[in-house]
Order: sequence, then C-alpha cells, then structure tokens
Amino acid sequence: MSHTTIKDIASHLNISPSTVSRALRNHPDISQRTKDLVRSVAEELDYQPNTIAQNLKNRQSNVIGVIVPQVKHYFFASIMAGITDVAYDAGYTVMICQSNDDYEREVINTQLFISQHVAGLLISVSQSTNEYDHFKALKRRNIPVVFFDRIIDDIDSSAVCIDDYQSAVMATEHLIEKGYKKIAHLGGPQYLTICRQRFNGFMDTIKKHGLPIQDDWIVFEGMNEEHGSLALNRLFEQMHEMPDALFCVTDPVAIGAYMELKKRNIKIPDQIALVGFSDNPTSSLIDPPLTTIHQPAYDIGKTATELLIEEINHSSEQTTPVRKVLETQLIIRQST
Amino acid sequence: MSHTTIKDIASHLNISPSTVSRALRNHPDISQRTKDLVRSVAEELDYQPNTIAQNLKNRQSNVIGVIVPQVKHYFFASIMAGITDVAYDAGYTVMICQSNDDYEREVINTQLFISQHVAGLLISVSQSTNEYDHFKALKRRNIPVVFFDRIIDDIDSSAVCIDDYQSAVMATEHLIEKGYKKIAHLGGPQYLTICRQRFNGFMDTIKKHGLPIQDDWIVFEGMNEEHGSLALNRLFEQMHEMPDALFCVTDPVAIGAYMELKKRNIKIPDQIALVGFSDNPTSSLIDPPLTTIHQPAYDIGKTATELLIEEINHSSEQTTPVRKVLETQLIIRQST
DNA sequence: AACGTTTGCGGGAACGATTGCAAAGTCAGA
DNA sequence: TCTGACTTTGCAATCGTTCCCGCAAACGTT
Repeated sequence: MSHTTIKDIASHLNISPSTVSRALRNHPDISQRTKDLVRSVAEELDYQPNTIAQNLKNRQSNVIGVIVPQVKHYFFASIMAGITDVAYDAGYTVMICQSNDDYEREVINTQLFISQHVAGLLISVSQSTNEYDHFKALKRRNIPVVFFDRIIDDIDSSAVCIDDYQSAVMATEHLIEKGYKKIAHLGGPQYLTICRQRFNGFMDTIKKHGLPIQDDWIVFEGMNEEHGSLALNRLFEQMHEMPDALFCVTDPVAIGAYMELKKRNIKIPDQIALVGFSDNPTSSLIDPPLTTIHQPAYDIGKTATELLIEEINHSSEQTTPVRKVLETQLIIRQST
Repeated sequence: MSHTTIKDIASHLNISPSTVSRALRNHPDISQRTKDLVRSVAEELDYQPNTIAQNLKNRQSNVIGVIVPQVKHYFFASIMAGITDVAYDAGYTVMICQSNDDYEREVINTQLFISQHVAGLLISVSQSTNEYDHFKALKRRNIPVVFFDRIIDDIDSSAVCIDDYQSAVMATEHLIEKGYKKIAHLGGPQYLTICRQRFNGFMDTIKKHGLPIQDDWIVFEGMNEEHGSLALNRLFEQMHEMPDALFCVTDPVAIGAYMELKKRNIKIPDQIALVGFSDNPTSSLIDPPLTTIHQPAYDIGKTATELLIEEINHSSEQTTPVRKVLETQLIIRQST
C-alpha cells in the first residue's frame, strides 16, 4: 500500500474514519486531544489527502484549465505567469493544455477538461477554430469560461482582451506621423477577431488620411515567425511598388519579416520601416530595435483569472458576462 | 443536473448502470444491440465520463505532472512542446506547474501532484532547492519520476540531460582556438549540477591550456537575464584586469551581459567575446549574433516523457533508473 | 431429456473522503 | 437517581465508475 488513507489513520487509532476526516478539517465537534492525536499519526504515516476522492465528493475539482495555442510563445508564457500567480493564491491549481493551433486538439482538450470537472476554463482559441460546439458544451454544463486574447464574439462569455483596433490605429498613426506614406500590412487569419480588428484599425487610419493602399500590400499569412517570412516573400513577389513601411500583426511576424529583409539587404528603417505588435523581449534586442505595441500579457492572465474565479464563486447565480479591455502602449524604437 | 452520468443513461434505457459501463467500454459480454442503444443515448444526453470517478476507481489518473521553474523561458517552453506531444500521443494529459524557482512552491506543487495521484512526474528542479524530502515522498509512494535538465545526483531516479561538462569544454576550447586568452565566466548557483558541470568544464579546459584565471573573473549570480546584467556589473566592479572573452552559463545570462556591454559601449567581439549556452532564438537575432551551445530542448522533453511512460507501464516491477545524455552542438556565430 | 456451456445482464461492493443524523458518554442540577 | 443539555464519536449514505459474482435464458451435445 503506497498511499496512506484516512482509514489507515483511523485503524491506527481505533477510531472511525469520519472522526479522522473531521479532525483533519478542524471540525469543532472534535476534541482537541483527538485532533492532536490524528494530526500526529497523519504526519507519522505521511498522509496526503486524495484529492481525487475529495473532488468526486465535492463534484468539482480545484483545477483551472487553460487552453493556449502554444506556451512557447513569449506572449502566452507571460500570460501563464499571470494566471498561475492568481490561481495559486486563490488555492487553485492550473492545468495547461496546448492546442498547437489545431482545432481537433482544442476539442479534445475541452472534453478532457469537462470530464475532469474543472472549476473553470481559460481559453485563447486556436487559429484554426471556426466551430464553437465544444465551447457551447461548457455552457450547457455550467462551467465558467473566460476567453482571453483570442476571443470569439459569437459566444456569450466573459473575456479579457486589449483594444486591438485602437492599438492598430495608434501604430498606423505613428507611421504616418513619421512621414511614411506607402504602408503595407502583414496580417493574420481574418476570422480571428484580433487579426481582423488590427487590420481594420490599420485600414481605417490609412483611409482617414487619404493614403494610397494597394491590394498587393495586404498579405494574410498567420501570426508566427514562419508566417512572417512567408508573408514578406509573398509581398515582394506580388507587389508592383515597394512600400516604405510595414505594419505586422504580431512581433513574431515582424521578426520573420526582419530576417527576410536582412537577407535581401534592405535597410530598416531607411528603405522600409517596421512595426510589430506585442512587445516581445527579442524585439528590443534586434538591430534596429522594433517599434511595437506593448500588450500587458501578465495582466491579461491576471485579470482573466480573477474574472474566472469570480464566476466560479458565483456559479450558482446567473452572472452576466464581463468584457475587460486592457490598455496598450506604443513603444517607439529605431525601426521606424 | 448539469452533468449526465452513467445512471441517467441506465434509467433512460431501463437497464443497469453496470451494463451501461460495460457497453461504453465495449465489453464482450454485452450484445451489439445494447451497445448501440447505449451509445446513441449517451450521445443524445451529451454524456462525458467523469474522469474523477474513473480515477478514483482505478487509483490512478492519466495525468503526467510537470514542474518547471518557469515556462516563459524559451528553453522550458520548448521542452514542454516535446513533453506534450509524446504524452498526448500516449493518451496522457499534461499538467504543468511552475515553481518560479522557489523551493516552497516546488514542495507544494509536489504534494499537490501526490494528492492528485498523477501517473508520473517530470521535474526540473528550482534554483533554490537543496532539500530533497519532497522528492523522496514520491519514491515512497512509488510514483515514477524523471528529472530533466536540472537534475539531482543524490536522487536515484531516471534523468535526461545533456553533457554539460563536455559542452562547456567545447565552448571554452572554441574560445581558446580563436585566440582568446583571458576568459571570464558568468555562472549560476553551484549546487545545481548543470551550473557546476559547466563551470568545471570551463575551468578544466582553462587549466589544461595553462591560461591565466583570476578569482575576480568568476561570478556566480544565476541563470536569468537579470542575473546576467548583475553578474556583468559585478565583474566590472571587482576585476583588476578586463577579460577578453566571456563564457556565460546560459543564453539569457549572455543576453543580460550583452545589454550591459552595449550600454558601456564595449564592442563585441573586438573588445570582448561572448558565448552563451542553450541557443535561444533571440540569440541569433542580436547584433552580433551569439555563439552558443545548442541544446535539443524538444528532444529533452520527448525523451524524458518516453522514459517516464516506460516507467509508468512497468511501475509494478522494480526498474533501474536510466540516465540519458543527449548531444549538444556548438553554434559558432559572430560574437566570437 | 438431461446436462453443460455460452450469452447477456443485474446486484452490490468497492475506490477515499465527507456529512447529516443518531447515539453514546459526561456532567450538573433537581 | 433521573432528566436534560452538551460534547464527542460512529453509522451509513453518497459522489460516479468499475468489476467480481451470480443468475437466467438460450443453445448445443450426448
């Protein structure tokens, strides 16, 4: 028998398991003498409560599930730090699953969390998700969900995000102020709200200032570094005229573009300016350092978790979804 | 009732729960007709098995616990990718906890995993851990553990690591070949095997070549970027003569040093050469790109998980711990 | 026809912890 | 000595699944 149970303690002391249980939970009905005895035997036998059994009894676990595309992206890793800090303090443990931006895995992970009876779920949806049945299953079961970063408008859940539209406006305005006139965009999948919003903010600002925009200056590839390289190459293949600035949907995309530009010996920012989005640490270290939008990743995780715990505590009542929008900041560096 | 159970299906069909259970698990005792009926009702009622109950019954969960200092470090994030890929394919789910390099949290996380009855545990120990009682508790309970990267010699468990000593020798030899003669070291806590090994490899090579080494060229701070900055500043305060090369225990430390050197307007590699350890993506993007040791992070995670699953499957028998040492590679770039 | 074998299903006890309720014990006051 | 009140403890049911039995009907064999 490798695991000590409450029964072992009980038989050791010739008392009933219920007494042991109450003693360990410091129930007032139990005398101090018994409590002390139980505790010392518990220690002696190296007892650890079986949370599986506890959870079965409570019909809930103290686990907060998290689904992110990939933890290896600095942005998500920082969010994770915010999530675990808050969850940990509130007595929850965090279970992270990666969807790898794959719809199937996201569905499986969601089912897994359902069958684990998690207390709540934090989700940043995968790039390839455009069906939401698995999220609705959570609703049906009354499992609180908070979306963060990559949120879905169609689902009536709480969410934490930044103002992608306004941030894109900020970045574009900055480029225009600096005198750039021919601005291209390397974007992500348009069914993702964040990508669409960033694109819209960009386009509206361009139009507002009456700047030229050519179809072949708009490339939608994805949000990672590889996508950035691909996008830049596609841009250079299809364009009829070279832009003088590049607004990228994420920092990794900007880095991907940066590497290709270096290969082509194109000078940043003299021949082409570069703006990213999210302020990864790498971005400040490249030469020239990247102008970008700073996203409060840690705070996103923190806020989302606080919201979720709030909903968990009030899950009996009907709560109305909250949507929090956090502030971003334009970080001007030498790439523009 | 938000969660459908096996009983609901049973009463729906006027059969017993045991039959439903067997039907769902495709037990040969059950007729095809009943199986089909059960399955269709299960689907209709949106049934998801309660893994908590299953785990209680099976006295084990299908969760592999992971304890890492911080996922936000690229190295660990990449390892995580390797871990989740393998675990996922083998039908396990991965639960990640971060110790934040804090001993207390590591202990709590370990206890948590014990009480969750995880199938096995993958651990990279925190920087501040020098007591191992919590790991021994795992042994006592027969929970398979595989250490990776930051391993502990005193504990008789399987482990996956790289040859830190040999890699440090490689890096140092490279510096010497390039003609550097006054080589300093920014290291990490010496009770961590990896840090000690890297330091030893460095020192032995220096001695072997009869190069000068001064006490004030050795600084032990830590393994992160901040430690790198601190270490460099301490080095410059305490040194009597400036070294011409810097061997850093990790890439983040090298990056920290890099930033300080930039601030001081010291040219890399002309005035001082810089070598890191682990090949983070950022390292190739800085100017000049960093010479470093490439560690197969993904493979470390993959191998550790394979080992762990192997041990889980043979946990009844007595297995002898395996220690795997993976190959590293010297990546020569312009910082040397 | 009588017997064994197979097929298909249900009963009920686990797994470990919790908890409402009952019961036993203690003690003071009448 | 009895009553009532309080303290302390135990019994038993429960959470959702699983699985060892046992049982009955159907089938095949001699």
